[in-house]
Amino acid sequence: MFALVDVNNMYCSVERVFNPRLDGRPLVVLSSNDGACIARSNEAKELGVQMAQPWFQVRHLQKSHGLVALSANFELYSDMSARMMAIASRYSPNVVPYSIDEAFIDFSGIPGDLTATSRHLRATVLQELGLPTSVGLAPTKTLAKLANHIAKTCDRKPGHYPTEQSRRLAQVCNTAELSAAELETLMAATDVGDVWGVGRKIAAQLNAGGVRSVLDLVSADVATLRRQFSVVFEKTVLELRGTPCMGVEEAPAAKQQILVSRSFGKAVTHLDGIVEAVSEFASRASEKLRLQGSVAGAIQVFIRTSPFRENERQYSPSVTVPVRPTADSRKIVSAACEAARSMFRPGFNYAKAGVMLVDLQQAESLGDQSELDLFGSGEPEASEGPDRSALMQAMDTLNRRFGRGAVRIGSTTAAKANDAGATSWAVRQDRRTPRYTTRWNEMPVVRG
DNA sequence: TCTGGGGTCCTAGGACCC
DNA sequence: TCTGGGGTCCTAGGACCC
Repeated sequence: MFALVDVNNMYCSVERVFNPRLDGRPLVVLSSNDGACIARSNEAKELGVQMAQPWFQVRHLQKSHGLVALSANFELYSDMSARMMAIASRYSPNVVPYSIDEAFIDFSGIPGDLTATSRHLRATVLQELGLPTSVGLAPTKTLAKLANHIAKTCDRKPGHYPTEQSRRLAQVCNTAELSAAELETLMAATDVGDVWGVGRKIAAQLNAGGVRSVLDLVSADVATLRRQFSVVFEKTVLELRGTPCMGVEEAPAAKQQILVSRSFGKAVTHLDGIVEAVSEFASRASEKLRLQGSVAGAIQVFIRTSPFRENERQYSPSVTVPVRPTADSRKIVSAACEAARSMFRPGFNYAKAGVMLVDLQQAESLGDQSELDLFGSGEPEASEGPDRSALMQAMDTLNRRFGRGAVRIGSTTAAKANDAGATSWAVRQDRRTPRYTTRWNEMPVVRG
């Protein structure tokens, strides 16, 4: 038996914990550069604000409807997420975080009434963190996701499903407690597009074939669906029918690729700005790489203009540079900058860049080869300076203690922040709230 | 003026080999 | 004038998730 627990409107709910005056008001949280809405309170959804909708399209609602917008405060959200996962772990030894705001809980072997347990979990998260959650329980992950969707919908739109069920299933929905007929009623009233694994493209094709509700989908022929779509989608349908196709997946696997990319606050036209940004992204990516104990075998760099500026010339090259497996910021940064220089062409308004580390392997599986550069004796850095991994460790420790960017590779931006315009590409975040739980000097203060 | 930043997995097709 | 078939590996691209 799986439970899927997730925080309702996570980013908005977190902001409200620290500023209760936001309760009841339409609220959105914006992506970097305050570009698009990535979280919406129920009130904002009522106003018609869509997921990922550009902020400039809805900003007029500030005046007319009191819409409030905040810049994303990921440091705060991550910390609150970790606290939520810790609480969930009190209820089962096997909790697998799925995203920042949700986790699968494996309840196999856990005795007692699991619906009651889930309500208790929900109450605990609400009391200790102030965050509202929903829980879906079912024998497969896809059904647990569906149950979670139903629990949330029953809570938010009481008229959507039959009244009696709406009351009973709001906040916590356990498919094991539903009769077959009841489950069919709910599936018939749920859009096929709300299923986990059905995106816009597949939903459109299903609709065109007359498959509109979840009930339509589970009644369709699996072999045909597999042929029309893929084995991935076949699993989705089987799971909806109650056949488990997705395992528990303990220990979250190390990432297979690490990407750091960002849209620029302002268009960048000069090579200097591009190199600074790429250097910064490569540096961040290297930190993430070391955090999971991996080394990278190749570095992929891309730069691109804005596809939204249709009347401007477009250019979006990408270059992959193979390297001897390494986690050294200096090597990764210099390879990434080299790639950026080779791609750069003047005359374009660049809007975004990114650095992806691929061909990742666990460092220990390579022995000392990567750290010592056994085959790189010809390179000057192989035989000089302090031990590389010790240096990187020291850098990571200082950055953790004193805040990101305290110690940097020479070529990254802040090192030359004095140059006029050096940070023209930096993100804009005009509306970010304090990082209440992770920075001493931003801690909330209570005055008597 | 202003359009997110991460990730996963699968498939198709080309290169290459025998 | 003639031009196989099957296997593997790699990459790019497309679907999905939050």
